[in-house]
Amino acid sequence: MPSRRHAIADDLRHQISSGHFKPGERLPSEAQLATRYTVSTSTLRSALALLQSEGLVEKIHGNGNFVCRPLHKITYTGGAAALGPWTAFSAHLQMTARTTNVEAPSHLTTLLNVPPRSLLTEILFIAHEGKTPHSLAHIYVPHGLAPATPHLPGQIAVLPACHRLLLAEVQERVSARLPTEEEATTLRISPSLAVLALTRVTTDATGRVIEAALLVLPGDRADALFTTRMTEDGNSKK
Amino acid sequence: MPSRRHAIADDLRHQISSGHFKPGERLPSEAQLATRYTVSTSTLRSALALLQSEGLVEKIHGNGNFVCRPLHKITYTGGAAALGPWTAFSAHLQMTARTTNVEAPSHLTTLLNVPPRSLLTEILFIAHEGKTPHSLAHIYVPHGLAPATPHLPGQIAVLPACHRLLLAEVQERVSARLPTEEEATTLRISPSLAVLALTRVTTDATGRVIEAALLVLPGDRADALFTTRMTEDGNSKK
DNA sequence: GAGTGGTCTAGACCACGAG
DNA sequence: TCGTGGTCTAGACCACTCA
Repeated sequence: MPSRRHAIADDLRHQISSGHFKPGERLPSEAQLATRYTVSTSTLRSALALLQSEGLVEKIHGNGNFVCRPLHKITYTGGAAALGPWTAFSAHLQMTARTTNVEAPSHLTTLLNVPPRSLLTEILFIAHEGKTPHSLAHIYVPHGLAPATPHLPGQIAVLPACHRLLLAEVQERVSARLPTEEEATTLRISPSLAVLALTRVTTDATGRVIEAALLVLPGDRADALFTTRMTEDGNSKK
Repeated sequence: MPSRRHAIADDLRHQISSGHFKPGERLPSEAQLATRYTVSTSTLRSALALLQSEGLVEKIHGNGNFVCRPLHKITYTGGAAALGPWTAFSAHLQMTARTTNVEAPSHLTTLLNVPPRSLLTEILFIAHEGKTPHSLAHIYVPHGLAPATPHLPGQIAVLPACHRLLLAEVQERVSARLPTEEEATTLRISPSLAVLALTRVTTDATGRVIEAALLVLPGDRADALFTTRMTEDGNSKK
């Protein structure tokens, strides 16, 4: 038995892909669509939430629901491909950074493998595209390792060149969850839209953690890409 | 102004972490909790959805809401670390596979870089832990490359050894979205719980795509881990 | 101010699980 | 059968955007 919301989502999805609704166009209001499909507004909204999570529809509070322009996704680049210039995003994104010193919160002591209450430098990154924020990153480095280097566009990292030489391993863990209230307001996304939560831990040759990054990417317009290349003998690079 | 749902979620989260509700324990029914917090059941349910997406609460239809036991997450292993024995999950998961031959659907022709309507072998993987399904994978290989090798536990790949030698590149793209109706029913998850959608494309040295895998992991109890190691000269492995 | 989406309510009814 | 969560309704009220 197909649920009402998926039936409506399927119908709207088809109308979008068939060109009946064109990219950038505003959809009829939720009240009108609810009447057309003879459902309540809540049900219709849950159908739109499906399309939003697929990146097909963008919801703008007070204005309307819009068909997304394709290829509008931002991609976080992880793995080896990101290690050359340390570019995590495409360079056209504007980045703002704010640096503070904090005592290690409890959930970070195990991640960074540092004693409780030790000093960390926290850098808060916010990536903008135009006026709208597109991603959020908290980066933590042991106090004293923090550089004064300027941040390049698209770059989500704070390691100076002298430390990159000691890099031994980068671990990136990706999960999906709903945003916290704070994340939803700063990213200006709906609280019911899942985000990609990415935790990146960088370790040097001695096994010491030299950087931890917690990234939050809106699920409707962001994904993460990891590329692995092989050596000629067929073995993976270790 | 904090929303009701987040306030309730914060309170329940605190009661869980403080041990007032213990792992494995059943929470009071949604009706009882709604009365206790003097909210409607819908609002209370949206608060529980937050905790579910964080992996703190497991919802079981017709039975109750339960505090999750910690470290119960399954991890998809990507990147170089997965390439040795091609193990994507820990080996205690049981895997079932079903093989069919299909014409390439339109959304796969660009991914696999094959002409439309060309023949593909499709393998449907379902990973179980005990009786409950935990992940879903569609794997596509050009017709003729499909092996008859048995599938190892935890393994999500169908490449025979002779083809692994030709591996040149693996690209893994991760995004978060709501599940389709079919995915929700086969994974037995709530349709409002976001999933991790993972697309993995394997290319050989000649640039030909030899395998495409579409994985769906429930967002509450799965994440993906990518590990990158460096060479001694400080350069990334390419 | 008019119209939009966002939150929340107080129910009804259905689907599922366990005894 | 009973109690549970899942879906859906028909509203009310608030917050936001734009003319």
